Amino acid sequence: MARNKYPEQTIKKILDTSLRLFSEKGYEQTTIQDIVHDLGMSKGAIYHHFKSKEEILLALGNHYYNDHAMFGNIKERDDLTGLEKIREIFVLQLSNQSKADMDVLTINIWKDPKFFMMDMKNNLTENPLAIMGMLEEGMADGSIRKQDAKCLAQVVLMLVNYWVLSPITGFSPEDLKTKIHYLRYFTDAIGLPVINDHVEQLAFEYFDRLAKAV
Amino acid sequence: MARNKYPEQTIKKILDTSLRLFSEKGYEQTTIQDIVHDLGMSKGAIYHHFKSKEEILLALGNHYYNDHAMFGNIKERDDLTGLEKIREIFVLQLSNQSKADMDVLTINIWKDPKFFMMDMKNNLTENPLAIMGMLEEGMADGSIRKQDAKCLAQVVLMLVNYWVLSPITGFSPEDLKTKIHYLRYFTDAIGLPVINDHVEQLAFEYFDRLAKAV
DNA sequence: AATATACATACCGTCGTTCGGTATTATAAG
DNA sequence: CTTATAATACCGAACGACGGTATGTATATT
Repeated sequence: MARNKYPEQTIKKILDTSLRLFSEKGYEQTTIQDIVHDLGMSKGAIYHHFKSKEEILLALGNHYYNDHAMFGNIKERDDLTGLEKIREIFVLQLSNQSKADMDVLTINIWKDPKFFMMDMKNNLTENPLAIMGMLEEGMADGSIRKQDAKCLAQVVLMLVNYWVLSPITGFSPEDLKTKIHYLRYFTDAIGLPVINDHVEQLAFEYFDRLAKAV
Repeated sequence: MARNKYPEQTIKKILDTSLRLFSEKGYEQTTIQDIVHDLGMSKGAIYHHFKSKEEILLALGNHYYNDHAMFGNIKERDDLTGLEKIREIFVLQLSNQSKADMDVLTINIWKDPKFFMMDMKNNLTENPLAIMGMLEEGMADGSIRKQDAKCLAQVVLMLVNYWVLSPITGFSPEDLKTKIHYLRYFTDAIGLPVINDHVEQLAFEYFDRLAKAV
């Protein structure tokens, strides 16, 4: 056995195993040997497909990021105001059960400093672009108060991903509920009332699932 | 030469050298050998005072955090409303020239994932406690709109330290001005109007100094 | 048949950490 | 004020783990 007909399967196995181990023991605490051992393959296999350990982490990050391309279809719908489109993204993210299950399994990888910072970079640079268009639509159709769209996008993404769902402070259910409630106050105040009773309810349910897993 | 009479000087030298090297080359890229060489001492010296490389980083983090104890005197002043006390902290931070110079020299250490995450932990757990009292005062005396004080503290610290002064996106002057202006917009909107013309002006000057250094 | 690909294996260099040793200072009993 | 004892500050050689590489080999592609 020296050459596989379907190397993509090998790549996927490497990524899956790495993600699991990184999440279980942390990125730095996971050695290439650990991955190799768990994988039942050799170092050569890994270093043939990835040029470094860090590149595996980057690949995992991109994998996550590609999820976000899921917004695509919402953008085009013309039965929704800009605000409603943003709200729909919240609903989608909060009710996507399979994604939630995945999140629960890999929750600890977000605690890794390198992964955390990489993700934060995405949420400050590329991800805002994905929702800026909808924000501007909302400002044009009057559903969102006029303001700097890029700033608004960055601030919201930041608060949702690193304050509410903070890998740093953890996920106690009461804490999460307080935060979502405050986020509602906050977004209402700045003229982006995305969080209504329905979204808040979905968030509560999502948080309960999350908290149970930690 | 085997035993020094004043080991604190050695500790200080280790910390100073480490901070400089970490900031110049990054934490991971700086080896203990590098520090030892720059220090003109031995590995034994370092490992006598610190039990690991990471503990040096932690010590540097705590050093920074202790700066924040500077708030102390503002808290006690009874000639200021709660809001004015918070504003005074902004003014103090923005006009402290020696601190600004230090910040410029060590700006790159904030780009290190480990240091970044450690600092963020402080700003989500301990640092909010330091300003919560003043926020609550402000809510009592009517200078700040009533809301969850802890949430408000966390959100403001987070946005100021990691969105406006983001080690991730960098420090272009125009960007910073846009952000400060937006920060003013939403702090006004949520009922914490800390940023007036004076603070905004100070921020601009601070940013120009910062941008020149990068 | 020739070449590129997909792995395996043995090995290397670096770096954080350890550990035995030594010189100096602090402590305290005589 | 000695002098014995202990604790501290530091040295530097060596270790061990780990990320990465070089070389080899079998299979798939062309």
